[in-house]
Amino acid sequence: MIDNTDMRILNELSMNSRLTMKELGKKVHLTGPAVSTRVAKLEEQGVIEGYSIKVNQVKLGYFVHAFITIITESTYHQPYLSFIKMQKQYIINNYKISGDGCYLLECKFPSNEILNDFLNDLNEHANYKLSIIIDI
Amino acid sequence: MIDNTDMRILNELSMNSRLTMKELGKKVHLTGPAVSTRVAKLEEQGVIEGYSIKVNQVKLGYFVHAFITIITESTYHQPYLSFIKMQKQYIINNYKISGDGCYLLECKFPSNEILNDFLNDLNEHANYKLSIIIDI
DNA sequence: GCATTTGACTTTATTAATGAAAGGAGTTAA
DNA sequence: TTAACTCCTTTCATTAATAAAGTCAAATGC
Repeated sequence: MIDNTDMRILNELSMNSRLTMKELGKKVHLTGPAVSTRVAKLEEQGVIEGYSIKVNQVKLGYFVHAFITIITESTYHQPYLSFIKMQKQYIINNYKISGDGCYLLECKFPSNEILNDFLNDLNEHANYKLSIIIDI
Repeated sequence: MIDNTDMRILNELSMNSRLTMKELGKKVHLTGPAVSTRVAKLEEQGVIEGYSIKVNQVKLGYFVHAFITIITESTYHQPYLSFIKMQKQYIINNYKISGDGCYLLECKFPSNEILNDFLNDLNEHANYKLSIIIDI
């Protein structure tokens, strides 16, 4: 179903999703229309879920990038889930996990002060373990 | 420097980075050329770091998505770093962290068997704690 | 206070890409 | 052998991108 050419298309689009079909075609040795129908198929199949940009969060004023392992005291997760719904601006991802904790929360903050405020509020709904990202 | 219109542009492109400049312009109430120069500036400033796609890893045969907290025994991280360089196909991100562990490794695997093999090999270079993602 | 500069935009015109349609080559199956 | 199918290329009409020129308003300087 998905052949090598498709994999190369996915690779190229991962690196630059704004390539024209002509440029993309050149990279995988196909014409524009040929690669265009392949991309359309990958979209229909749901292999390509969407097109996005990588934003430099530091340049937007988010200097702290953190992962927070969430340990809810009770089996009732709703208060925590409601809380993070209200804190959307700081949340990148909230993964439900098995292992150490219930959730793994990826977030960004403008400063340690705001992170601190966030943690204080979070602590009313769950316990946590904090990991701050130093480098990628 | 970055005004409200720029934020809206970033938002729109985050949701769909393949919008034409004309379409994008319509969404933020500008003409194509106007929005095009704004996007070019955001690129020059490094706010937009790149254009990418969201790939459905399950449809590519990667059924297991995991975060692995890495605890290296020694201060000498090189063996671990060399190891993951060889395992690129499974690695999504390797974050250097402060907190619980030295690194937080985000990865994907076709099956638990392959994850198991990976962990066995990993164990020669570092200790770990495994968190498997159940849901986003 | 007025002229000038600057920056951000629109309009226009040229160039380039997209997308639809037709046609060809290779493969499979009756 | 022929028919049907898939995947591709070529061609062409439509649409978008891009460069250049012009407009306007706000800021700057004399």
